[in-house]
Amino acid sequence: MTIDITQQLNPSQLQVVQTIEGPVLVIAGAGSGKTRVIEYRVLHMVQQNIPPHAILLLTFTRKAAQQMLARASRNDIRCSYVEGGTFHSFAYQVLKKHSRHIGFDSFMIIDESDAEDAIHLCLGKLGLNEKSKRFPRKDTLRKILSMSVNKSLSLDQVVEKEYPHFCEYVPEMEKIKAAYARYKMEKNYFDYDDLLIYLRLLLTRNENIREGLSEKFRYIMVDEYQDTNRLQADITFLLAQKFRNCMVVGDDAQSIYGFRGATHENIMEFPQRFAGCKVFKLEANYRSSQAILEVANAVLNNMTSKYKKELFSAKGTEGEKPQLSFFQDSSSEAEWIADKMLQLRSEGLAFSHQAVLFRSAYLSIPLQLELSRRSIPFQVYGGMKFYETAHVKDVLAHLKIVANYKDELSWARMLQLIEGIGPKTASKIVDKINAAGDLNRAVSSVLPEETRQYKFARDIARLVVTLEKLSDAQVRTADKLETLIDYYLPILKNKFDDWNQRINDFEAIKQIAQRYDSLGDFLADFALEPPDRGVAQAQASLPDEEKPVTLSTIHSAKGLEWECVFLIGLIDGVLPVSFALNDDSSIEEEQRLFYVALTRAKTRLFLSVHHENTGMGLSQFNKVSRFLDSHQVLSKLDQEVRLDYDVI
DNA sequence: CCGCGGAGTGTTTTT
DNA sequence: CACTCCGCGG
Repeated sequence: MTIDITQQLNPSQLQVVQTIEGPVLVIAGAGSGKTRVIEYRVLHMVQQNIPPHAILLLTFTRKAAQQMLARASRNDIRCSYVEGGTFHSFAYQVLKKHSRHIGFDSFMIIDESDAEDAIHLCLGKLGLNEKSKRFPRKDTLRKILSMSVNKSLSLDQVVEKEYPHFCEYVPEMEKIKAAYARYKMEKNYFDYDDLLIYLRLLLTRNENIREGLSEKFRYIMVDEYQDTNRLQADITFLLAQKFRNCMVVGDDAQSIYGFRGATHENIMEFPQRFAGCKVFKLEANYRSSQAILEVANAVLNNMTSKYKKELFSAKGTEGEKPQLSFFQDSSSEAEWIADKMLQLRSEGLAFSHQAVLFRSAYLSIPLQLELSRRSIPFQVYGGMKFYETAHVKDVLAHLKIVANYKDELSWARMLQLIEGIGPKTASKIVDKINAAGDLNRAVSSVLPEETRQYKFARDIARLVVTLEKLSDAQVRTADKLETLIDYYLPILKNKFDDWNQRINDFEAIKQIAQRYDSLGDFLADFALEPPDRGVAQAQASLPDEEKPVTLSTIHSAKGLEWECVFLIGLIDGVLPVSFALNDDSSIEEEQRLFYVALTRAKTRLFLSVHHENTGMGLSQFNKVSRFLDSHQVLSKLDQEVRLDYDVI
């Protein structure tokens, strides 16, 4: 079955889809059908008999890749064999096969909090623990090290720019950096940054492997290119160098990951890196009504962005003017939104077509309370990932040991769950474990022998039995979890007052585990592909009318769209966030974030401000976001002052 | 050496 | 306001 793509696309979209050979840069404004273009380009390529496994689609989240490929597959099943994922997951796949060429027989991915633990450990070894009070904490240290990698800057430069108050500690940080690097190398730990670093290293050093991968992936596409960093651009270049069939898509006005080292210079420099590159611009907006686009354009005009552009609505609908409302506090804001949601639904707009967006996750809490109170189903994106909550990490630590008994961070974490074992005792036991030689000996002999004389020997015995069950290769991961959770339950109840809530997450983990045969892949994916709290899977099969409303950080809303969007907390210090206020480029990024939020809406858009901050003792009074403080923008909005707000 | 209670601190966004 | 760090009692 072939479908006529010329019927589905406008002329510029069609050009992009049909330009398969050679380097291509697509500047795709918000809502310009970028996803559609990628989807049809994949389809077109496959129908030109390019083997699907020769196509590599790199995206920002795996969800994005899956969605595009799933949609392309509806027209041609071969599209589902296209390789797709994030740079990090791609790096994992490649390194899993080839890491020995850069000196690692195997490796294990550690997440941010593991990395912080490791840094903490190095701090101890270096004797920097008793340093003065003003020494940066482990999470700050990790951020500094990571930023220097992702922005390709020296520690000196990062600290000077982002943490000037820590300038005097740069020499110590250099030592920590070296110690941390050595530690990771010793233990075969790769942090997120290492995945990219080592992939680039592999591609640079080993010509055969680079050639092999270039042969394999003759066609490369990168989505959200404005949010890639230097390393990712290098990787793209190395992979595509040979055949030069590389298309990148992005929008500099939507670059919102600068804090992670992303640089829109990648977009600007792409034509220089790939000489002869064709540049296409998609400016017709198929998503939003004209009234919404006018607000977005007004914001765009306030920016000093490099590619000037003006979105125009291809839908041709004028639509309702977006509304700006003021509330006394966040709970009256939440009440009003809940009312509005119910009203919209009674008018025929399903919950699943409505979303609330916010700058920071905590802003959604009053809303979550209100929605629960009214039994409005909702789903939360962004904020604390459930895989980085303490109880989930506790459980996973056990599995990580089974996958790799040398994982001493996990050993330490696991042992310290037992009452009476603190950092010292744990580290003593871990030393013995390290010498054991294999998992079986470590668990069945070393562990009981080393702890025989302590009063927690009984607890250790229980742990040993559990670990022995877990290491049975015949048992499926999902069943192992069953055993493990039985073991962990008493610890959970002891450790957390809210264990009742937390216990739900274990169901989610079990569900996710069902999808994996290999424990290693399960753990890697857990680190790399933030699974949503499990509900998403269950809801996928429901009809639209029964799906919940979405609450999302603006960052997590990237690439998504809804009929109706509520954007809350338009307060100076919230959006733009307070930390950004003294730096022009950060303010710009906040403004782009605002722009991204606005352009998620198709037909209805509600902006809101609450004036009073509850909590923190005395109430504080908020100022309206500076992004709204311009006639250009305000004139495009309908303003409504709520009666429950006392003007002072 | 562990664990608990109190004080103090920095506080966002995500792979 | 949540988490980390510090000092003290067991």
